[in-house]
Amino acid sequence: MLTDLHATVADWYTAHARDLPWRRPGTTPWGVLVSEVMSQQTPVARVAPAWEAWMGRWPEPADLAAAAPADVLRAWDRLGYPRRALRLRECAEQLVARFDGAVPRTEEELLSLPGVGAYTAAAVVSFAHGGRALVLDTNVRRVLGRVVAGRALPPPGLTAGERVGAADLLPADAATSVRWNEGVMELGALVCTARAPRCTACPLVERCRWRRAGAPPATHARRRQAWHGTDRQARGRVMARLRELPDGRTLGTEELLAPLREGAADVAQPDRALASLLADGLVTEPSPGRWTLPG
DNA sequence: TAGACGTGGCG
DNA sequence: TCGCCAAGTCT
Repeated sequence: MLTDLHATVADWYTAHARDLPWRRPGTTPWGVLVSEVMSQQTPVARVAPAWEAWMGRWPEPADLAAAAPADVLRAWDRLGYPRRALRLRECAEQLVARFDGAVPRTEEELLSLPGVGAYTAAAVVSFAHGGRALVLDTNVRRVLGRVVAGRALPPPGLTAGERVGAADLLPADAATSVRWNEGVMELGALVCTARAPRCTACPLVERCRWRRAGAPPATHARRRQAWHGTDRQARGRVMARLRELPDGRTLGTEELLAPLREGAADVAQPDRALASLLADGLVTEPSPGRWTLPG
């Protein structure tokens, strides 16, 4: 029965949930939103200390909205995808301007905020407000894909079939749905992992269709993410240099790009990286040929 | 919708 | 060692 499945996962979560800082009593909806944005494509272990420092410095949306982008980018440090930091700050500005400094409760309103997509909107409704929402992240997709569909790994793109299947499993009661969302996500993060699933520790082994079929390997090839020698790597090196720069100081173009010249995929790559960072608002050129983080 | 977008740790 | 992968979003 579905009720039995929900209870099994909820009980497992109660016994095994990690003590993540944003799960502690007293965490505000803003704190939950910050944790969700930081956790987009970044391992939770690296997010936890950054989140504590961040919330200590900018405890309310209004605090972050008033911060200088340079400070925000330095505080983001090496969480990766620094555009998220800028979007989070813009999000804080909109919370102040449009929602009286509060985090909205509906998915539609949340989706209208920068840096908030389908997953994050659902997660905030569920984990920050206790509402009923379909949380479908990579963990949930993998767990349901294995248990229900018998697939080793979910397809590259979220399919309509997955959405319908997950929606059928979502408890009707709000409080129960929150426990289900938390539980399935945590199960995917700790037990039903992508590489070496710990099936012997899984509360769902008996009813896992993938496991019962002998845990067959993935069929489709995973899309490999290019990295070495890419523009993305070059952008990361530029940002790393600028983060180290003392406040108010600038770097000349050659001084900034020299470390990238050697080993660049092509001669234009360093300049291309810098230009794209400028276009993204991640760097500024306060005077011709001088560079720094956006004030 | 496929591709761009950081960073580091683990198997 | 090195490819895979991590609570996605945006265009």
